[in-house]
Amino acid sequence: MPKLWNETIASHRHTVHEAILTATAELVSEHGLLSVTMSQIAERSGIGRATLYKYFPDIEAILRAWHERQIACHLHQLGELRERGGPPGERLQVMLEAYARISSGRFSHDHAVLELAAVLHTGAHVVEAEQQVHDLFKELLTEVAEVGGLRDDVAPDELATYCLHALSAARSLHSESAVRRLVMVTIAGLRPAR
Amino acid sequence: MPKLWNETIASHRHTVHEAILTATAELVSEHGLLSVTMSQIAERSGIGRATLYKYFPDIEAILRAWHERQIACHLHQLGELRERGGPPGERLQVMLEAYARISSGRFSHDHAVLELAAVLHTGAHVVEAEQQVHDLFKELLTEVAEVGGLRDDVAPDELATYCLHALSAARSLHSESAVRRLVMVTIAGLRPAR
DNA sequence: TTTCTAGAATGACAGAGTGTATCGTAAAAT
DNA sequence: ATTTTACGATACACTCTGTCATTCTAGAAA
Repeated sequence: MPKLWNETIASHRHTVHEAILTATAELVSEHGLLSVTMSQIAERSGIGRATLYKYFPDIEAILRAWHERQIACHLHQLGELRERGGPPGERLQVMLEAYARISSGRFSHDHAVLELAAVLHTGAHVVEAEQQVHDLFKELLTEVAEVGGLRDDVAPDELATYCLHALSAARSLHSESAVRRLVMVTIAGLRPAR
Repeated sequence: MPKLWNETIASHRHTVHEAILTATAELVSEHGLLSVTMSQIAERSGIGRATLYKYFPDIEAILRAWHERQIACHLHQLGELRERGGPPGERLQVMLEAYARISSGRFSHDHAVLELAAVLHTGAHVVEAEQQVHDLFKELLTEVAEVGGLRDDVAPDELATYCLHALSAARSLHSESAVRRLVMVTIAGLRPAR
């Protein structure tokens, strides 16, 4: 029996859609990636197995959708910070700290599965999603460069790549202060050459 | 019929073992991670399916073994560089460039699956393997710190984590010169505060 | 209100993969 | 020569998969 039934069909489908993504994320973090099955996902989502196939063709598609939801969420968080004014140098620091915090993720599978998704033979589609985050950083770094706060011997594009990867180290750090030090070190790499 | 038969049993088992790992890596890079099956691996390895189970209990175990082989290979490469003398500062640069080159991996799945393995619900075992690489860097950084070539407001331990992640950005870069610039930027983050 | 219909949910089915157990054979070790 | 070991093959019960035809319901039309 379908437990979840909202007013309209559209909202119902949306609810089920979300439930599937959440259930999948839970199962992956509980039992690992390779042992997750469509059957388990259907059961945990509270729908019939056959119904699941009306929403997603296979597990890879589900993980892709989940990954996109995560990226969208991160972009939203980072985008809000971008609204706030202030000198580019300060905004850079705020942004880097925010991203580091996101990377360190409440439950560690956040970022892990995120990087993982890039391997799932997905190719272009996933890369495109992460490209948006990359571009956000690239634009901010360009602004910083314009006020002379950035080294000029490396393009903002490459520096953005450097930032994203360096900050992903936050996942391996276990204290709030360590993350702050990581951001400090990362920024030191961006400063103009002496 | 068993195609591969060497002199001794030990060497035979070793040959089969390697063949399994290689076949699995190929299949993963061809068809993605989730669609690889024990049946396919057995066929490509040239052994019977039941025989495969005498070597590995499941796909996850195979990927774990493959991951360990990769790490061992990387450690060997990095270890050789460590033998060579010279001032710690220079050795650091050589080491970082070597690791960046390893990360950028000839065929991209090298590093990708490497990170992926960390998510495969393997937990401690895989982390331990990567810890060795981390320790190698940590020791080298400690030496650099002793001659005053390192910032002293962040522990070598955390700086090693920073290095490994920052250099993993090499995978996203497409030119040799870009990788060199990445190493330069990464090192800039390690220098003593002005 | 009652009827109608698009589409949501489902059970059932055939095909594939899994893990294990057994057996006969051939090569290695003693 | 005899024992030990590893192999391939086969078979089994089980789970997972992908796709039917069918049933049921929400929301619109009469």
